[in-house]
Amino acid sequence: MPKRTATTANAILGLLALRDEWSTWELTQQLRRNMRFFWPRAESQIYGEVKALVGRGWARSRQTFVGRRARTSYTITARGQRALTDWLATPPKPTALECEPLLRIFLADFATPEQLHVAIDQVRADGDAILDVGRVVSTEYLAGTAPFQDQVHVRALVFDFLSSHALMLREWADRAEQAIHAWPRAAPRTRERAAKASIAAVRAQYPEPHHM
Amino acid sequence: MPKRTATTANAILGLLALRDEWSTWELTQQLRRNMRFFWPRAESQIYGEVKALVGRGWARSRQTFVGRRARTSYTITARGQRALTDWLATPPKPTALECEPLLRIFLADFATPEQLHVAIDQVRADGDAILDVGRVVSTEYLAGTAPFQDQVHVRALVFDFLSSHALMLREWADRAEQAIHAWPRAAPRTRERAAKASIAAVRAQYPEPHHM
DNA sequence: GATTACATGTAACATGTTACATGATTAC
DNA sequence: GTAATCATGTAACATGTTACATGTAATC
Repeated sequence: MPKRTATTANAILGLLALRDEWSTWELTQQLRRNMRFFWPRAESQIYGEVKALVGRGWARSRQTFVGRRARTSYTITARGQRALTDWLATPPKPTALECEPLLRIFLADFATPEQLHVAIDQVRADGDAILDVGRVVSTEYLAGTAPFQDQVHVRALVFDFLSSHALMLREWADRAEQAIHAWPRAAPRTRERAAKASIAAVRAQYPEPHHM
Repeated sequence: MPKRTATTANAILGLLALRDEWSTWELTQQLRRNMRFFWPRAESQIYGEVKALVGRGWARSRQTFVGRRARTSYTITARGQRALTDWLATPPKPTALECEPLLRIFLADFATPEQLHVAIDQVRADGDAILDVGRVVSTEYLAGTAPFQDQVHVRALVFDFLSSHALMLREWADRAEQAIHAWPRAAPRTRERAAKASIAAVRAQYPEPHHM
């Protein structure tokens, strides 16, 4: 009996549980709109995963045709429902952040100022990409016209999380831009003093350490 | 000529460039201390990657012995230096966040309140894990005793980023906990009103949309 | 009618993790 | 001297991405 925790499969299972029938394309759209920012996966992967769900008896597929071309739609089964709730009873994986631009900042000594600027700009763009979707989605929910309006209490939490993340990215990008701008003009001692002041200021925001 | 962008290899290359010689164990320690939170990889992967670097001529290895047991240490080559600067000239990948606990919140309708609590707690723990390391590292840099003290201007930016991320996780966890606590006691209408108020409040913090 | 964007996949490949094995060192 | 932890890997496996192929609908 293998361990089976593959999160992406369960993510799709969760979508299937929200509605009667989904075509694969609808699934990819939903992932693109909602889940992309906290569970990003290539759209081509969906096609494979959802077929595997059928293989395990967690979903049923149905063929329709658009012209001569087949379209497959999926529905969750009772066993799929059970698999979903079983998974929700397992402990969640830790949150993981992957920030290649920050890795480049980390290696700033080997990069040009221009390259550092590009890296910081990418972080800002990453924040903006989230905000762009957030503007559309929040407007729909506030107007009461969103596709899953009955989920608004849940989606508000997700919106809060992603917006906070995005704003943090943008604010950091602004601060980093400023700091790096000052580097070439400053003597090493000055630069170090400024860096230590920044560390101390950030550190002052830390809460008391939790014991245990 | 293959595309070759494998970021993890370049991350290691960057470490090798910072110092003369590293044993594999020292590399894993460095990754654990510094890079884990923005470029997380299994430690076992390091052993493979660094051997591949040697295979491409980007690093040299040297064997020493500890008792009867071999230890391998690595040094960057001139070609490795060039590979590193070439990589730094390529465009950075976007930032990616993977938050399984948030996926579980997204599927709140199928979970128990207890399960939601566990998910939120995981997010708080993820923030705390960063802060725990941040306390140690910031203290060392402020005292001037950190292993790479001359990098303090760079590390201050990384510290700022990760601390902001961690604080955001903790603050969101507190808000989410509160919101979910109120769910069972509230009528659906009340719940929806509260959710919309939350969305509006978050939305009010958005900056003006960037055009283009 | 040609071009572009939408839609539906597959195959080959790259990357990454888990489980395991085992020697050395430290704590008791 | 024994257990726990540190250190050094390997092999098997799981997951995920890129590149491609091709049909359909919308646009001009």
